[in-house]
Amino acid sequence: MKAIIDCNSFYCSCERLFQPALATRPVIVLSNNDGCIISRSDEAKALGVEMAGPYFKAKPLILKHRVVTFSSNYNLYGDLSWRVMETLRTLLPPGAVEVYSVDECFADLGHIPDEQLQSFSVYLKETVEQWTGINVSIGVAPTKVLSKIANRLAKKHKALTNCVLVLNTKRKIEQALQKTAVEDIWGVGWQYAVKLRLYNINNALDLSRQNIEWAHRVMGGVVGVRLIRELNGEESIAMNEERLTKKMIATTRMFGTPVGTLAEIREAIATYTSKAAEKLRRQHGAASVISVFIVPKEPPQPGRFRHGPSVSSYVHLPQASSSTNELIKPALEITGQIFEHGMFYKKAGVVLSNIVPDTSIQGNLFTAPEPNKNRMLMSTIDNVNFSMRNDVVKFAASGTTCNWKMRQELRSPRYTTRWEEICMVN
DNA sequence: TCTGGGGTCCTAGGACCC
DNA sequence: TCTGGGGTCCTAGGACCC
Repeated sequence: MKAIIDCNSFYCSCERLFQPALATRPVIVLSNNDGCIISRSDEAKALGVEMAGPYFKAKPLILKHRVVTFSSNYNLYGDLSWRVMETLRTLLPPGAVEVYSVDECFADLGHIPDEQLQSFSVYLKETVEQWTGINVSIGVAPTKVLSKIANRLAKKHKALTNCVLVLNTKRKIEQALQKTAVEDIWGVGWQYAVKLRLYNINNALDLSRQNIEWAHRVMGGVVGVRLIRELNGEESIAMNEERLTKKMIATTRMFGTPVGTLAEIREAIATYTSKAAEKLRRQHGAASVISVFIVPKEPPQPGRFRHGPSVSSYVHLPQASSSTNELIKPALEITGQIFEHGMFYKKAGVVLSNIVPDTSIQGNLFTAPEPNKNRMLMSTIDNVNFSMRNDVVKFAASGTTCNWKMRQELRSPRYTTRWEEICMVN
């Protein structure tokens, strides 16, 4: 059996942990640039504040009900996420936990006898809550897709389930499938949902009864086939090894206000390249492809919001690298090529890909002195920036004015990762 | 005025090979 | 000049996830 363990309103829970007075107040957390709403407490949901909705649109409602609002504080969430995952790793056999996102993980419960699944899940939940202060919901079922369905229902009917739901009989599974609309199935997005509704497939039970050939034809080949199998209790999405290295690393941001000069865009790109390279070195990787994109600002369109097309280009480096200075140079060259004078831009990003392990970090004795000098310089900079303050040491190309920096007006202190911001008890 | 950031996997189609 | 049937590898773009 597979479990999915998911933190309830994760970002909001993190904020409440250090401000217990907010426990019963409606709380929301905003995306970068204070653009849209990415986490809501139950109280905020009940008021009708919409997930992923733009902040400015929800603002009247937020002010009216005095919804407590935070900018996102990823240092805090990242650290608390790590605590939750470590707790689960302690309670489960080695390799049984697969971290899926910042606020959820899958767990293999193959070692737990069927009749103990419920009590063991409750034990997991209570221990995590006691050790970390973060509330979680747990769904248990034969496959990952079914456990996601269980988890969703556990959360939806809190009073009934106390946030734990085990689907271990055919009857329970069928009932759960019937209660799950197609668009609420993990793996069915907006576009497939529309399509399925056209075929008069309205809930997960309907979908589970479609045949494999049909799924292959209509639902994106093997993706659809796997989904149908999983809904029928046949494991088709395996537990994965803990992924330690990413295949691509991106740093992209909206600008605080639109930017119209090449100098400013170059500063932003240099800064994002530094950040991306830092992430790359953290996983001991080196990248041989770097791409840069910028997104022009457009007049607002009626109808559904979407970003306009981006302008991008990329280069293959002669040799994979993780040195900021080696990556900034081509990044700025690309920037110069794609930038158009007279245009204003609202967003930019840097993506590193073709990532390979950076073996030269270890094999220092026999590598050429030049790259090695860079590695040492880089790890010195990383150490200084990590132990003191972000960006104490940075490359000149990153600039010092930073008019393009994102808005983040309501961020809480980084209680658990900065000494200067540690929680004070009076 | 103001709508996030960071990922993964899959497919189709082109280029190239024998 | 005409002409087959595979196969691999790569890339761009789509769809989805949280």
